[in-house]
Amino acid sequence: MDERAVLVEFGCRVRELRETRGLSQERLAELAHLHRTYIGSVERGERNISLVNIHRIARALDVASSELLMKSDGSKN
Amino acid sequence: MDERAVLVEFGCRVRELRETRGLSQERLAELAHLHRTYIGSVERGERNISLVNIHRIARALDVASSELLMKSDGSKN
DNA sequence: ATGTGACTTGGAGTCCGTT
DNA sequence: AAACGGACTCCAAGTCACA
Repeated sequence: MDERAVLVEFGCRVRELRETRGLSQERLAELAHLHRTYIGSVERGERNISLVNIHRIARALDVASSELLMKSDGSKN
Repeated sequence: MDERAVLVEFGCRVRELRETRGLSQERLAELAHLHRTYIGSVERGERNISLVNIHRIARALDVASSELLMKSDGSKN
């Protein structure tokens, strides 16, 4: 299933941005008003996250939500 | 609820891109492997769409999924 | 060709833990 | 601090009939 790769890609991007900000999953969860264990599973690409939660995490990381869907290097898709 | 505005914004963006391509909701649904009425409700901002479906629609419209989260004018968020 | 209300069900999302 | 599991609630997914 190629679909799962999208989720893994997204999760990696979140983790990357979170770590560069020196935040724990717990702290990010608070900021995004989401659960601690949920953030973890999202970063591992186990969850098919919905749009409002994408937006919440983006807000917590202080980036545009569109930026969470870009790969690290900014290449296509 | 400010959260719903995100969904409306997203739906408008999809509709915009679909219409500039001269596609019907029905045709877009086929291309994205989704249901006709589902596409409709997404465009109206009634659905909190998840990441894999965002990706499917993006593929069908031949754009990067990150582009579906940008406003028409390309401004912040 | 699209809007809409209603419906079932699988999974999103939470909460309790242990490792 | 993070991964992971079980049990739970509730909402997104997906479909339909009809306007």
